[in-house]
Amino acid sequence: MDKNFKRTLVTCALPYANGPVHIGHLAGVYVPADIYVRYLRLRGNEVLYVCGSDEHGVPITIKARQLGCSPQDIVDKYHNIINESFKALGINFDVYGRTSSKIHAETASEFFKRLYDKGVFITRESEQYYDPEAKTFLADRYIVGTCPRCGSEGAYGDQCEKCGSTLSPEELINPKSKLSGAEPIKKKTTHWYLPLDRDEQWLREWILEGHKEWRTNVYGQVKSWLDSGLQPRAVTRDLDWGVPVPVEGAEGKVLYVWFDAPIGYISNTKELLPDSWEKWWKSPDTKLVHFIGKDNIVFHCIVFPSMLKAYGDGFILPENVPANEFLNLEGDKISTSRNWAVWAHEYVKDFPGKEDALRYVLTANAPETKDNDFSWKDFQTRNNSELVAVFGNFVNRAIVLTHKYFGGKVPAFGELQEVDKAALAEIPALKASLEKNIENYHFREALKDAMGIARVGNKYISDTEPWKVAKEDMARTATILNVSLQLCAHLSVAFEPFTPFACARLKKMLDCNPSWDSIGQMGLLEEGHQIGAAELLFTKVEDDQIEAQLAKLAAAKAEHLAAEAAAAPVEPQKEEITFEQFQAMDIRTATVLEAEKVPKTDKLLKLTIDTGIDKRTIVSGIAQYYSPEDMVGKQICILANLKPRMIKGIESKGMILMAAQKDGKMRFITPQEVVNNGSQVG
RNA sequence: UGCGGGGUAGAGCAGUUGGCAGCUCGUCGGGCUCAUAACCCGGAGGUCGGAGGUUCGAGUCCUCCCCCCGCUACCA
Repeated sequence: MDKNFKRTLVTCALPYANGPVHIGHLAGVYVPADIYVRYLRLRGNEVLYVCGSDEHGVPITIKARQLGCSPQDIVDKYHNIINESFKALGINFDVYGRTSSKIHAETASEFFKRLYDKGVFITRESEQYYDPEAKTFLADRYIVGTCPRCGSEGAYGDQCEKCGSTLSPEELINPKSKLSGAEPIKKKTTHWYLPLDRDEQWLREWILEGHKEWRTNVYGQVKSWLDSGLQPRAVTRDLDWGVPVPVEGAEGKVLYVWFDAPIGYISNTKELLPDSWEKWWKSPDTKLVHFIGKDNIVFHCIVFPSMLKAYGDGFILPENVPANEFLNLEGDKISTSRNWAVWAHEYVKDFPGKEDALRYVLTANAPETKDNDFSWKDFQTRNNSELVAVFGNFVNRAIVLTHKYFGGKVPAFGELQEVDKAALAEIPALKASLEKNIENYHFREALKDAMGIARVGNKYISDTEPWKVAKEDMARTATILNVSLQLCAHLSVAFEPFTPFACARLKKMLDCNPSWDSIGQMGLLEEGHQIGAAELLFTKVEDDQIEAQLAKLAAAKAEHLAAEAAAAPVEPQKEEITFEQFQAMDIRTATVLEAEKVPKTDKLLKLTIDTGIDKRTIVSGIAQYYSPEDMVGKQICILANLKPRMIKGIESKGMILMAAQKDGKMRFITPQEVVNNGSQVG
């Protein structure tokens, strides 16, 4: 910021090509980056805007295996969909490359080789799980089995999602490969590691001392990593999809995607500018800015800088890494696998001509400081009562009145009155604030500043009432409309970074193309200049469109639940038992008298129940499915003679009988009609 | 478990070095009628997650606790 940079290199996180991009990606990375780039260009800065598809990594190979096609088929498909949806939304990178390209393979390979030759890496041998049928090593995530803690099926090698325990693959009971179903075996393998621990000192100085202005979420995350001590990080993998490790004896190994992907920024630059790319990467007067989501912070602030530093040769480090938090959708986490998302390519089909509306809403509600929620209702309201009612309507008022009174010719302005001067005087302050906010990556606030100009305009027209003045004083009416049209011209530039499509139309309507610096000035439109017919800049979003989108989401959710239920196997029948063994179980009906959450637990409810025999306490892990209020008064079935057990310091005498659904949800068993408490079940 | 971010009006968010709690939407009332039932003015609405503490003064600084999200190094 203080430094005198001559040019800016903006990168956006490379979208992973195993699915389309959704509004979370757009709000977190691409829309803010696009605003930033458009702004810098309007100000006359030299900018390079780089992105591309990240096409390597295990998930793509898994998806290919599932669909019975090649990984290349997958990435070809999504690379195109992603690329098209960016273009449709006005996000026009200078280059949108891909990590499966030849130039990337060469660049990444050369990068690795140089670090290898410099002796940067260390090697480590370790034992890893290997799928003998699929003939591939398995990430922890791709080993499933029975959770040793809660006993539920389908726990992953790193975590059980049912009980939340963190696991290691060794602990799983009956571990199976998710790919082939085979039992994984352990196999020795050697990998190269980037010894990040060596880099702590300079990373500390560079970021913790030198970049205190970085966003708190970024700075805090980096500090946390540095304070807890960095460890060497593997940069290779045993896989057949990716950039081969360019070293003898490394057959069957590829660069780890996190080593591979950020180099994609460089190879994509090379692809566009084979001769002059170095100016963008190795010149200290280039300002490098990475736009990413919060999940990428460590890679862009620690790993990639460490790689660049190790490579040497003048590679610059990022000047800022504005990472956003996450966007939720209708209160739930966005999820590609659950199809809980608004997909960019579907949006542009469903809302043709409303690209700006999405850009606007995602900026106005951007998750800059914390996770935010996108709801269709909010989308509609912001579009209709902000974009349409404030910005669109002001422009329409000014242009319609100009046509009505002056035949569409910009009227002459006479002496400016106080009200005119006061309105115009507000613009430079808004412009300055807008500039400061964009330069500090506060796009939400910057958008408010731009909208402020339209608010000034609406108030100005309402205060001066040209439709009344026109009855007696056309000269004054001319001045009012001249000022109003100048404000429209200001808007056509100030909103350009946010709503480029509407601004292009507005400029066409006004037949002008003002510079950024002219925002706030008079005389952008000369007297007598002919403007085009009024055309609506934005149109309303109707209720039925919103309902259709909500229905689409509901359908996606239902479909996913059905698919999940169908996929989950029914537990096989247990071993045979005798009638006596069955009779040993004392199962009875009971009624819940009181229920409360057990403090400091997520899942436990403490229930006081009437068993017909006595009143007793049972602690049950059902808090995720039932609230205490739901439980009181309910009749349930219990196993009464289960050996009492202390749970969280409370003695639990018995067990509530629950049916576990395939999706993991628990439902308790209730008699069809209310019966006496203590009735035996059998 | 540890670490990072967050919790401010019905919704979404600002709040810089401690100094009268603000903005947009919604809502209520009024005005206007050029404009896409739009715009303009005014009102109501907040124990700033909770409890302590420092201070003349705390949303802001300190301590403890609760809740949401992320990371915890092989989920890109």
